[in-house]
Amino acid sequence: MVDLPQLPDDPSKLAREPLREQIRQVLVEGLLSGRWQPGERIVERRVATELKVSQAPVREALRELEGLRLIETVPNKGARVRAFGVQDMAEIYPVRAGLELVAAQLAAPRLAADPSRLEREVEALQEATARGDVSEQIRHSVEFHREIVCAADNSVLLHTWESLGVEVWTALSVRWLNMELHAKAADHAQITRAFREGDPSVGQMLSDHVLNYVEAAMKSHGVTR
Amino acid sequence: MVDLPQLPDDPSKLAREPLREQIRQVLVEGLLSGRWQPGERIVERRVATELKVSQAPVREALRELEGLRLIETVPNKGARVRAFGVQDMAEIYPVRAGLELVAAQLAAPRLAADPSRLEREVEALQEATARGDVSEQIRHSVEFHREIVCAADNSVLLHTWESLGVEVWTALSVRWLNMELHAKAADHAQITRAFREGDPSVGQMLSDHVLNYVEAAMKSHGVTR
DNA sequence: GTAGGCTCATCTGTCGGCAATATTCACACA
DNA sequence: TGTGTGAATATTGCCGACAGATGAGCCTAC
Repeated sequence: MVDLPQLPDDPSKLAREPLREQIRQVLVEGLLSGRWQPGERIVERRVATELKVSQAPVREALRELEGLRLIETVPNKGARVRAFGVQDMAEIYPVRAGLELVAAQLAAPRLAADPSRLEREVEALQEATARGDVSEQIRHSVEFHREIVCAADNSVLLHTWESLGVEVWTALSVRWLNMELHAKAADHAQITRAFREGDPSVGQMLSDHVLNYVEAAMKSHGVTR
Repeated sequence: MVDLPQLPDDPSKLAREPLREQIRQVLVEGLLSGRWQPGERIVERRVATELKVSQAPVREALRELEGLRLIETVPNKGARVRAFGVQDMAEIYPVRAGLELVAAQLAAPRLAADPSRLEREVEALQEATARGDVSEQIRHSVEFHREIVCAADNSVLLHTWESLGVEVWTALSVRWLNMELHAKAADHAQITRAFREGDPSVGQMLSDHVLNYVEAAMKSHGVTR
């Protein structure tokens, strides 16, 4: 039994998150934690009962998850957890690489002038790696990339990049495919340096770095096709 | 007063489109036709009453439109038609260019082997241009690009590209910004030739072609910032 | 034994209503 | 005249219920 976070106890939060957001959060955590297995059906009304809410906000939350391709829905048949694997990575990462290549080009001037945010993330990632704190590694690794995309100052680019669900998929790939994030910290430092020095090949460097994630996943999991 | 397409008269269509799809279609057309002006509020219940449906499917349709960035929603305040302009084009097209660059690289072998679908679109575009049929020009112009993305055989790439709402935004840019699609047919023919001949620079060519749309929009509308 | 049809349980898609929230406007007050 | 206050209204967010679609199981005819 999963409960919604009890917000009523916290009247300080003036603008309470909409219910559907909380539900989406619960569902994502459920997927990450293996509460629902791949291929398993997610029944709207059952989730609703479980969370003591109505069907409507659950539906909306499910639609968002569909946008992230975490579930698949068939009209009149409902939603199932997607069975994802290396193949999904192989499809997602080239797209990410292409987007971040664009981002790097757009963001280069801004980041050359002020790479401090990147440096902060690199530092945090190194610390987390030293501590062996995996979830912090994921967080700062993703944040590093997000900083670059944000610095491109293109809301469509950011929106599109976000819609890939990078954080969730990274977590999934670590959990389900035993992907390792090992030596990524070094890459990040090198990329940051390239930005700082205005190296024109930084875009390609970043793109290659992203594609490397796939290689790592493929290698650690075995190429299944 | 706008009506939903009367499907009950057509029992041949076995799997009727979900209501929300029909509503989305009506809303998109309303936006394209100027039924709703930029900045104007879209009130869920008003639309619902008008289409003789309930609030629920309208909400879902609106969320999809939000994904296409055609409207903006603020929690507890509702949806407004986005006021879009050249600035939006300037943000969308670099992203599109980046995605299609990836698509071209992935699709190159397949399209070199069989460029017939591209050729068909080029032909249709030329015909439409000759006839001066603008909406057909838009359709085939967009289809040409979609064919390339499809040929990349990467569902995430296709999904991401689709989420940019290329067709709608192209139509909008023609309608609201008086963007011209003039000599695009020639570009398309050249790109097709490059694919057929396995020209390795086809990706860059396609990317430049897409970015050219922005140039055209900027020029025809005047740079507003 | 099996193909086709019927019944029934389950679940989605949709509905109309209610409570919570935002906005507007009138009005009192400084 | 400018400003805070509160009622009135408009609209979203959510709820509980129902109609129609889907799939499983059983039953019958061959």
